[in-house]
Amino acid sequence: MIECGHGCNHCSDQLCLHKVPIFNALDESDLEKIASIIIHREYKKGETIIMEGEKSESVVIMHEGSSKAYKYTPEGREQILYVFSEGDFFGETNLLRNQLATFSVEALQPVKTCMIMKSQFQSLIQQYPIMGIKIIEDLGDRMVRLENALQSMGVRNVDARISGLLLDFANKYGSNDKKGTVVHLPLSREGMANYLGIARETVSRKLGQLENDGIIQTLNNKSILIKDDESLKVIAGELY
Amino acid sequence: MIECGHGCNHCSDQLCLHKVPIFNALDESDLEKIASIIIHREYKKGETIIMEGEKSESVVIMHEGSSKAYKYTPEGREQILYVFSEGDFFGETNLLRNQLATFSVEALQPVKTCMIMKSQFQSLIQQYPIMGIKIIEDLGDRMVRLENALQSMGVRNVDARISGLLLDFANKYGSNDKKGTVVHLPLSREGMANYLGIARETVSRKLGQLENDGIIQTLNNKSILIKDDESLKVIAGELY
DNA sequence: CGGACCATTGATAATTGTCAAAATTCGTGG
DNA sequence: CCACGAATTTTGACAATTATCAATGGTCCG
Repeated sequence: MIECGHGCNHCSDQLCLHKVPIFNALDESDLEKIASIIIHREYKKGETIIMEGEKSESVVIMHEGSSKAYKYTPEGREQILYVFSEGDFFGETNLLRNQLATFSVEALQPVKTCMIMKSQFQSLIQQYPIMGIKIIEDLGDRMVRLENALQSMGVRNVDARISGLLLDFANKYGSNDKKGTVVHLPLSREGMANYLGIARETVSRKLGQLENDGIIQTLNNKSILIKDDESLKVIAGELY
Repeated sequence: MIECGHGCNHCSDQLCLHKVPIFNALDESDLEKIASIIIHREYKKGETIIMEGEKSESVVIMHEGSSKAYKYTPEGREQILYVFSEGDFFGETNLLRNQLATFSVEALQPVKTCMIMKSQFQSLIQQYPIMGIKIIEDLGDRMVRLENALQSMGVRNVDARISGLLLDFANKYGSNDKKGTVVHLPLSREGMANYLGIARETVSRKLGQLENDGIIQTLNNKSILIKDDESLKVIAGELY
């Protein structure tokens, strides 16, 4: 068991809570209370954590691993909305009304989650109004990201979007190296395509182009090396 | 002055508050307190209500008229994120941190707004935790709409997106008629194009096509008649 | 009535999607 | 550790769609 550094007897719970920014405002004794109402779950790669249309009665916190949130069209086309990783959470929308999940979430790797029932989450907020504000903050951040994503889809060309995605992944899943940044991609080519709203063949071609231009190098299907960060930012429209 | 039906002396304020669902949970005496901290503003068509990048220190409630929220790329391409109308509000994201506005808002018609300073909004939430939950609900709804919009951009073809937009507008701004639904468009062709992330010429062409097919009829630049609701829904992918 | 603004139409070019086939990678079990 | 089969990715050829540019036509308002 991993040492949590608090000498408590709820280490695994505490670890989970400490990873989530919305609980930062609370002190240890409050956290211990919350820890006791947490339910732990594990999922294998490819397993479904929640399913669009199902009743969603809990808030789920990512404790380990990463997952994708997506929707299907009736014709079977998948649109990925988010890639969640450690510390992210979902299910907090529609906290009062027990509505149906608006997207599905699937484990991209082995995943551990912590769950809190919505009913209990609500009383937490009544008890600690500051947590309500924290959640509003967090939702606000998510909205801003979503708004940016929408703008991206609307006005940026495909090259810019792919480059931007690589840079995002580099921030979240990259490690520096003397040759550049090694990025472990959480999504397959098809996943990236479904995230960007383009065909998977187009992803292949565009990545191939970036490789020809010496900007990136594919190490294997799951990782690439960013050799020329600057150029990538220029293509992404983040630098001039 | 319009009669508000409460025999109070803050009618115009009360009207404003009564239009906003998040205040539904409060009783009259609470509402009166809130009414006293509201600031009223009016804008002409084309005026900017908030500007992306400016400090955003208040929550703005639409009281009359409609407005568009949009972002510009450095190259000057506009992406419209929302069309706000009566009862909608914005600026509630980033309630704690006084961050910069992430989008601009411009009046599409003469607009009246009610503003509450963020600092005061925060203490409202501390005082009425239920309001925090209401806002979380509202943000959740907005997120769902945004997620749907993102999916739309990603996987639906242009015909489906235009048809879907017309149906949305019909819901919000349409009135039934024996010949069909007359829709008063809040956006120009260019506006619709910037909302859907396509060229304005494409909007013209697609609307022309719908007219040729007898599904709609353009009455003038600002209003259309939906003659065949069913077909429109089929094209939008909402019906089979 | 005139002028500014907005919308439509046409021709063409650029981009991306689609389908099919080949190549590569990955995981498993021997 | 290697080899095999399945899954994924890449590549090529072609078709479809939409953007762009330019010119024309229409509408609204003073």
